[in-house]
Amino acid sequence: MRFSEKKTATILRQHGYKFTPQRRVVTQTIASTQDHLTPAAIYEKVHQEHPNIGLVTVYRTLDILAKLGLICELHAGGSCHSYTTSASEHHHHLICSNCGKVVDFSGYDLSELKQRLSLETGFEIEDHLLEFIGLCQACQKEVIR
Amino acid sequence: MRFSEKKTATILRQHGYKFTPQRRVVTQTIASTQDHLTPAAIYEKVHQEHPNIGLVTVYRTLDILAKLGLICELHAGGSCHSYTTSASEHHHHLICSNCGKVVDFSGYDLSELKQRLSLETGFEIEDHLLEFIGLCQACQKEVIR
DNA sequence: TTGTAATTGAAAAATATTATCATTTAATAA
DNA sequence: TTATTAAATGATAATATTTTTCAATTACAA
Repeated sequence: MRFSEKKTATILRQHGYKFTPQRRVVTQTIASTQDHLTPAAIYEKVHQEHPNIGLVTVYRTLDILAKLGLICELHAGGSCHSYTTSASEHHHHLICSNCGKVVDFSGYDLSELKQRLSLETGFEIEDHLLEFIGLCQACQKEVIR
Repeated sequence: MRFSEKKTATILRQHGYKFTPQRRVVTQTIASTQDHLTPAAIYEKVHQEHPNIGLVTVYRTLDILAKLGLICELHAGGSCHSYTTSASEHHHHLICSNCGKVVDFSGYDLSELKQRLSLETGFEIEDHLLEFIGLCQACQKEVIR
């Protein structure tokens, strides 16, 4: 599943949110790059084309998009508070520590581990976080080691 | 491996850092709770017993301890910038979304996935992040659902 | 087209984090 | 044990980040 404006609009409206031009632009901006972006970076990009969109709106939009699963917040590599577009239904991320490029992957099943942990600890597991960090092919050549 | 003051002192000194009373207190504070703590929470606890230890020292100490692997930074459950003691060599975390209790687990091998991802994407993988979030046994009874 | 609740932008407030610097201190070697 | 020295500390200030507030605007359902 690729990024789709119609999907974004539908999901927003389904949850009682309006599909405003600002939200469209923010979503589009995050979807149109391969790396992950911080709120400040998103604001900067957005602001270039749309100087009337404020930083506060970016923050508010990020909160909503993340809550609805339309974007993902990344953590590995020290880059907390950084967002990437949410392409497929359930997936995990592989992040380049040099250029920030994000590659999605899916098809890895953690349910066995989840079950083991439930049994061993008594926890009722709700969610998980799985990310890999490393050097993408392009950066392996560039980076001095 | 449990928390040991001697180990903390040794590792700090091995890396050219001094083992100061402040660092001892911060490390001990993080080790003496089951949950994860934010810098502010750590400062608050530390400050009660040692009013002379400042917030800046707490921040500086957390950076060093994290870098040396003596404490772990947690991310799942919206609690970025939250720390827990680092018990065993390599392990992952299971976090209670209600009370913040952290349970370590190890013995789960991601190397097969790591290899698959390397092959598929060309990435040279450096590290990963794996955390589970859920309700611990005690909180399952308490929390209204 | 209209009514209304949601959204926005701007400014201010609140939080969180980092830099600076004079003073103190841990750890090494004499 | 003492002297030496580089590292660490605490206090303050500076910076960065995020949230609140509120009047004006706007999306969208009726």
